[in-house]
Amino acid sequence: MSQGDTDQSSIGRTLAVVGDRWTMLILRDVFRGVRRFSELVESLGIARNLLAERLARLVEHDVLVKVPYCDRPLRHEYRLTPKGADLSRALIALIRWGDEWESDDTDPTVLVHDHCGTELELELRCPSCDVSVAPTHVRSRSGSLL
Amino acid sequence: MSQGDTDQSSIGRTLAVVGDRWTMLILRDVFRGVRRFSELVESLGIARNLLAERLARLVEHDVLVKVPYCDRPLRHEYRLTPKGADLSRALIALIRWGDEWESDDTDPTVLVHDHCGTELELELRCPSCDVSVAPTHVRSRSGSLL
DNA sequence: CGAGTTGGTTTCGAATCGAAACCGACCTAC
DNA sequence: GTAGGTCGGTTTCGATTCGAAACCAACTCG
Repeated sequence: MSQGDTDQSSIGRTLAVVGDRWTMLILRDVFRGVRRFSELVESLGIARNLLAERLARLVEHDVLVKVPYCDRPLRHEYRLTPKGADLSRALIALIRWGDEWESDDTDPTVLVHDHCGTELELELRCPSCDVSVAPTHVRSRSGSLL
Repeated sequence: MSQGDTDQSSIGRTLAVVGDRWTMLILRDVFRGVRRFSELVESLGIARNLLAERLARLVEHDVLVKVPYCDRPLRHEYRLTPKGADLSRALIALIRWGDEWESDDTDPTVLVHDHCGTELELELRCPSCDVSVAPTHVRSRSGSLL
């Protein structure tokens, strides 16, 4: 990839960290509690070398941390940092889109509020107008997004 | 990629459509109004063969449509379908994360409400409780997500 | 006619992926 | 103490994908 934009825009920088076919899948598993190397291999069907490389990149970018879960023998697991946990919105947005538009009507990952069970909405809000904002009313401060 | 999960989970199916280093960047440009082949090449610095392949995939998956913008000579541009427009939440989530955590403090893409200019928040809401829901209170109907 | 523009396709070397084999540190059982 | 197993990788190597550049077809303009 050259550079036309890739590392000099907000989304380009995001994709430099999580923009490949595996990383978001790995993070979804970590969110769900699958945190060890061999569990991730098993759960995702990813090649071990790729998983090792992706985890190293995520640690390097401070999305995950490697913490010991056992001393004898010394073993580690991968946990989300606050930066990593903050990817939940993106992850949820991707999951919801897949359920809405690419579902084969079998196993949607319905996301619900944990104490009432209602299906959640991901909503763009204007804190000062206190209203939900449609995508067509979003602008970028330096030019229009939509 | 084998299949351990890739095409049988919501997010796996999403990533099968938009999960590579270029597709979200292409879509961001289309959202911004960059819709023609040569404009996209110029704006992104993407190789022409890759752009052609990605656009074909997005059309095939009904994320974009090819519409004529000129009859003589016949020329086309790519527009978002409703399905494509619905990726705005994911796109916005990725942009915001990049601004928050990967910014080099130069050119954040601040997203604002078009008629008051306030910076927008992407919020997970429970429509029945009418409250904002933290990522830690999200569950999947078939097991916990976080 | 010849030159320019648009929207691609073809070609080919370089980088990345994926499957499998290998490895080192550390158990546990015998 | 040594054989076998587990965990978390690393190495190897053929297959796939990427990226840069050249090429091309359809069309317009002068």
